[in-house]
Amino acid sequence: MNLETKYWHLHNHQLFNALNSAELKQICLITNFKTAKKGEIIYFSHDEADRVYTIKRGTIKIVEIDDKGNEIVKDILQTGDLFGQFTLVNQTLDEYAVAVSDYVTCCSFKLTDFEDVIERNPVLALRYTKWVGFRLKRMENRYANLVFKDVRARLNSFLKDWAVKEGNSEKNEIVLKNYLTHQDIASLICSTRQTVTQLFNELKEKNILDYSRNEITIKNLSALT
Amino acid sequence: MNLETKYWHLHNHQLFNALNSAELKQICLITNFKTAKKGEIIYFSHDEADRVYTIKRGTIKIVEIDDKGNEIVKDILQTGDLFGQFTLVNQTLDEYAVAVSDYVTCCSFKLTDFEDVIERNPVLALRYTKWVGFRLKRMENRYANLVFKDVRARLNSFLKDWAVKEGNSEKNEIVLKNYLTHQDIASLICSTRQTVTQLFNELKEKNILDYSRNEITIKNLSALT
DNA sequence: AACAGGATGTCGGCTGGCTGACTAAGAATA
DNA sequence: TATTCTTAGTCAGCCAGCCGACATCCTGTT
Repeated sequence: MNLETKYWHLHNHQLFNALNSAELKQICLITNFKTAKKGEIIYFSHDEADRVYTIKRGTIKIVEIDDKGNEIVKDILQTGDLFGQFTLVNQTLDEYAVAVSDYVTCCSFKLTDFEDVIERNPVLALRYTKWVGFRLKRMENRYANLVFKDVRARLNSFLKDWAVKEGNSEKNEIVLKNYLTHQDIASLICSTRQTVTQLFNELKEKNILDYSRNEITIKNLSALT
Repeated sequence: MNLETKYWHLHNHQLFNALNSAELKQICLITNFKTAKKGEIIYFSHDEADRVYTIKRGTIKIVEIDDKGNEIVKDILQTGDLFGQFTLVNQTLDEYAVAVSDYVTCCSFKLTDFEDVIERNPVLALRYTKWVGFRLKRMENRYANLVFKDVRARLNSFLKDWAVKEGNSEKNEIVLKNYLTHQDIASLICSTRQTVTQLFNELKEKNILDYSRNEITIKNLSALT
């Protein structure tokens, strides 16, 4: 892969498009690529505690494991998102990243290299800080959701967010390409597979949505209060 | 209040001690002071969506309110901590800050001024980013706690953290000056007053701790696994 | 000392949603 | 086309911990 290919990808990145050509090149030089097929593990916090990843193409899920080996899906991330040690803090939870779309391409920087680049580019620094701040806000929201809402409400708001983020409108319906199992969704909204299945069927009966293994069609978005 | 007094405070701050005298002075000029007694509200996200606060002295709690008016204590913060719009992101949750120690002194910056300072000080920028990253990690931890652990375990780990952070060892015991009600604690660990009271009494019976209205004495820290 | 308002203590009833267990239906491998 | 694996569907049983209700205890105030 030549430099131009990398260049293009970062050039259009929400964070890195602040940089001029020379600066972009500097980043490119420290970039490291990786690809994965669906289901493959891209990253293990345990092994690679010193890298920041950015997603060039595809969708991944971040899974966290606690001491007793329980797992939760912590996040679903897509093109442009960062993961790994992006907080620049050296304490690492036990987590890993799995490709959930067919093909995923990521590139990564060493933490120290990345910090150098940030330190030399105040505009990037500020943007980056805001970006981390945004992730914090998102996490705070999820926390508040978990505290204030019951499972039904959490599923509804999850579906709503998903629809807004990447739904393709067809007629009055919103179609979502579904790469998540009920198990995944359950884990994201912090519930169980059975409960999610049950609620999905309830929504189907109420004619609010339809779903198959690989597509979810939302017929009545506003009913998902 | 003269400049020297402000200067000293920031000079010893975990974040701002990176700056040289001239830079510190710049920050001081944009600083704005505020004091509050126990129970007084220091900050309302609704009114002051454009300021970052730092705690000069004392302890505060951050309370979040959802659409239905439910409240949770989101955080307890102390000297040196930041609150308000510290994520630099303009979306604001409904939250407010209340003094819980007898006297609290805070100072604040306008968001835009603060951003200017950051942009001109790459070292500060990087530190600040890490600091926000650290807050994110902390939030992620709380989330994981809520998902993986039951109320008892959450209370135990809350007490343990508290003890480690600000316990005064006396003999084999750790004494905590308690400025929180059972209600506050319940809200922090995401439970109810009654349950917290019950668990506290359980711990007392097991001789793991003792408590009164304004002091908690932990007799057996290792039992709070 | 009396009072008020908040913080604790205690208890029984109730329920959201988890658990386990088993079946059915798609997808993938061969 | 048979076999195997993963995902989805369904249901009865169960329980942590929430909820309401009320009693009691502190602490600061008058």
